[in-house]
Amino acid sequence: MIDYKEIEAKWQKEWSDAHIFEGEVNDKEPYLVTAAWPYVNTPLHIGHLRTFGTADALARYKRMRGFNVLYPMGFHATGTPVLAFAKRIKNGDQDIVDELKVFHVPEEEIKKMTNPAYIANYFIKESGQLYQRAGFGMDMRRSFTSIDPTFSKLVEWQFGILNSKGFLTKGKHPVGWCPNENNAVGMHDTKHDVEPEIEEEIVVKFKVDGEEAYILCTTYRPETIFGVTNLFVSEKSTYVACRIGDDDKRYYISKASAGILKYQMNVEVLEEVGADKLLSKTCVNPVNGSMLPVLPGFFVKEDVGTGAVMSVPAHAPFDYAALERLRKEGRLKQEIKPIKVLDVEIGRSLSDVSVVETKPSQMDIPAFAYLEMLHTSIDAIDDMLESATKLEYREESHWGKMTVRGYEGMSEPEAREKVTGELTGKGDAFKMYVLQNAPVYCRCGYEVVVKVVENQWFINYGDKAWKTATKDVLKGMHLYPEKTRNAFDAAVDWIDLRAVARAQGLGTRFPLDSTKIIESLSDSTIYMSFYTISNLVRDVPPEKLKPEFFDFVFRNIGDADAVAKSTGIDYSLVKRCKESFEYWYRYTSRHSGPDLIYNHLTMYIYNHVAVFNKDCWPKQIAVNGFVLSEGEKMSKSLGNIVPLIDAVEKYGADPSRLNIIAGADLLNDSEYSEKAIRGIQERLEYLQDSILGLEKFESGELKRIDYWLYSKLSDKIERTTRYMDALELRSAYTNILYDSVLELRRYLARGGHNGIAVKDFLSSVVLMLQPVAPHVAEEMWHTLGNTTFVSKEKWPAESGEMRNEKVEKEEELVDSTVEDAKQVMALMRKKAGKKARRLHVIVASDWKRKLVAALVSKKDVGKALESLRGEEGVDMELAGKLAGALAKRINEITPVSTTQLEEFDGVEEAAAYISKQLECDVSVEMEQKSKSPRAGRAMPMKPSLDIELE
RNA sequence: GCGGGGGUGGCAGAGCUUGGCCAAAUGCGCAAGACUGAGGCUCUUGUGGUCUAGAACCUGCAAGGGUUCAAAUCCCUUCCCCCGCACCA
Repeated sequence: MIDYKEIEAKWQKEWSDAHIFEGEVNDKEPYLVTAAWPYVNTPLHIGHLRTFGTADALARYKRMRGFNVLYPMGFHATGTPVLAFAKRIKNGDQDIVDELKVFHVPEEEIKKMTNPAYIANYFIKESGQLYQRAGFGMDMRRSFTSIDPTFSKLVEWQFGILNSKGFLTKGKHPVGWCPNENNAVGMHDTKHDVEPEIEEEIVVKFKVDGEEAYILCTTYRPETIFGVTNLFVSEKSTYVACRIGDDDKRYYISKASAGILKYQMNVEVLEEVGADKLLSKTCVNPVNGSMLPVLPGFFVKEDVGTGAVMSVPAHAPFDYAALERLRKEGRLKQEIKPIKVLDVEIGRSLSDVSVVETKPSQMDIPAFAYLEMLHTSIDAIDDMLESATKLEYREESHWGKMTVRGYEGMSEPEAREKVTGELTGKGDAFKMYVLQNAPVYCRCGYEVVVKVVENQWFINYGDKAWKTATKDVLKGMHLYPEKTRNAFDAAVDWIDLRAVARAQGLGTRFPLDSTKIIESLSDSTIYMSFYTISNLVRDVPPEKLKPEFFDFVFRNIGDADAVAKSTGIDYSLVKRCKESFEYWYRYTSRHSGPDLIYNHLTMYIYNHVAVFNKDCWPKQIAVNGFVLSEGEKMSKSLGNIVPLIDAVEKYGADPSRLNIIAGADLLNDSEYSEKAIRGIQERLEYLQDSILGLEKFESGELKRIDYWLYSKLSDKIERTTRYMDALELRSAYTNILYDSVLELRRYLARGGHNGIAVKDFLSSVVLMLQPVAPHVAEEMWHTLGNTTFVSKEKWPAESGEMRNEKVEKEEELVDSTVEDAKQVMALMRKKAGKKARRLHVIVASDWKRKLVAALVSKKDVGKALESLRGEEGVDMELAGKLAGALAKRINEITPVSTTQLEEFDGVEEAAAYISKQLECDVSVEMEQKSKSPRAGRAMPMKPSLDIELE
């Protein structure tokens, strides 16, 4: 048994004195590894282990390869989550208390967490300890947080540059808004943590006939305006006449919608109007002047959109149903005929036979056809109408072609864009925003609305030159895994305006408007550069960290003397900062999760391009997948988050690391599972037992199987190195852990017992184990008799000298012989009911190898046979037979490199092993000397087997 | 809808970039045996189908089609699943 706790404590203590990573400027090649810093309201869970551990493994590996590695870590504290957190504690929110208890936060600590700074400090302290417990070789001397005043100076400097380059712009922006608290609300501020999803709708103005007024209708499908037959309002609701925006026209909308719309534009209510007043009106279609009666629509809701909709009975099941119901009730005074505006193959996306066989009776009214298709009617419940609507909208949008003059053949999205442009251009329509997932409630209880914020500041990632430059940088970057490149390309392309300042939250003040705080993803795009000097400027008063200091240190502008004078910072310190930055920032590897590709990581590249000189632009990004807990996605709501400390306490740091870091390919989700960890522990114990059992072995001369072990080792080193370089940790560690155990077992089963060979093998395995399982590796290294730190050793070298393909081939031959014999024996036992007494293994004569080689090179049976004529020992008749059999696979066969003697020796040497495997006697024979009638069947690498029954 | 990723055995998950040696690594599960007082652990063997004195053959990698001597691997079409769509970390 391995006592993980004990060896972890032991080596963590030793390491703290040893300084695994030098962390200072020296003459080695630098390698800076940074991982996305954790947010300070979340205790670390095993999801963090994935990213931090992957970065740690890389850092440790690169160290062994001779680099001077720096792996620092800090903490993110800006933004609103920690504020919301404090507030919830203050309000005695039980949910959050329960969450914290999962992470073993003591009750008395929870009580104190009413102050954001306290919360931050608590988790920073806790996390720092956890980093050590997990065995991360982080340099915490450089740690800082995003709310440190010195760090704010860097952010201010960064935004000064963005501004000077014209990347900061101002405009309007819709946000989720709480009317009660007068705040923007994000996911953290809503009940049940739902993100308010904002969607654009088109509002069309319909002129009332004979009156200087308009009824406003909301729609998602403005292109169907050509099919409008009437308008619908809710007859039970109250409407208002009002002025909207800056014109002085009179508009009718529902009273409820007026209350919502006022957050998006000026709304001045003039008077209340009953629905009955509107129902008596007739409107004019702005696109074709047709007359549209206003009718009561049973499905119209006063608080959705403007509380009025345009009716397109041909293409909207609800509209069609509403009209038909009115007709049935005798309330339809005039004839209304649906107007079809687009063609689609109805039911195209359905596969259900009963549906497909349904023949709609009226193809010129798709809305009705869709109802028939779903075996329902105009009297169906809303849910049925809704699913018909969804189906119709989807198919029409996907495959529909416009039939309206001027738009013929256009797809619906195309037409939508065109019509929207025309309507808004003429002032017949405008955009409004709605919450797609309404209702959303603020934690205070009020319903969230959409507010259009004026004077919002943005970072303009849409800037053409900036985008082009960023794309260029991306092209030259290493991405792990490479297949994320598509996502990065798409992200860099897609990212456009990003709101950058908000009214609330912790962080750095926005330089162009000091009432605002810089949004918290935007203040963390170049923070990794600060690690290079954070330890040096820790005690420098923030006000001294003027832009010229950063300009000099990070951009090589100006000179040290002048900077020292103008800032009051010590000249030598200024020089050291510059030296440190320029040294460390040459090669950087950035680690993060896949959810950050579309924001943080993309912004990271953009901002480096904007701020730094070319040689400091990003070089490498590694993206790792999430961690599942026993097959489930971890989430607060499921209550299945596994705190990092739990994993480490229960299974040990190294088994957890191996499971989570090396348990899946980089970008795949890895699974935290007890069974998998147990399996890992078993392998580790096997290796340890092997080390402890070394003394039982002899030394002596190397045998064939020892050469095999060395050859396997050589292959292992070569492959693992390749895998590590590509950050394929899973492959690397199946190779090191699982395969090593299998090879050792085979070695022993084959009778291997050379202590030196096994020790050499294990030593290399332990070295390669170090990056992911540092404690266990350290312990094993010392058990092997070493006195150095394995974490400071060199990665094993592979010269290729230990490679022995011949022996490996021979071992393969042994394996396949055993396998084939087993198969045959099983059949014989089944058929004859007898067991084998003796197995004759007959290896093929050398002339057969020549035959194969000749067939491969000549690709012709006749010529190949001819080349054999006259050779010694050749049985031409047999040769002809064999050649004929091989001929049909002539393009597949490959020449065999082993000679008969080698095969013979190889099998002969393994005879005892084969005998044990098969539980019968074994004799090995040369084909030409064998008396067996089956001898002729022997082929190179495929000996003939002759089984004597008992 | 747009964008990104994916669909392989009872399950998880390799292989697909560089088409052939892939019935398909490794692990789990399951079955049999060994060990044990018993269980667990551990070890051995088996685990698509069919047949066989032979060491093989057949079928297979979401569905369909194509390119090729040869496709899980390349191309096209369709279906399905997951993730992201912003001011929020």
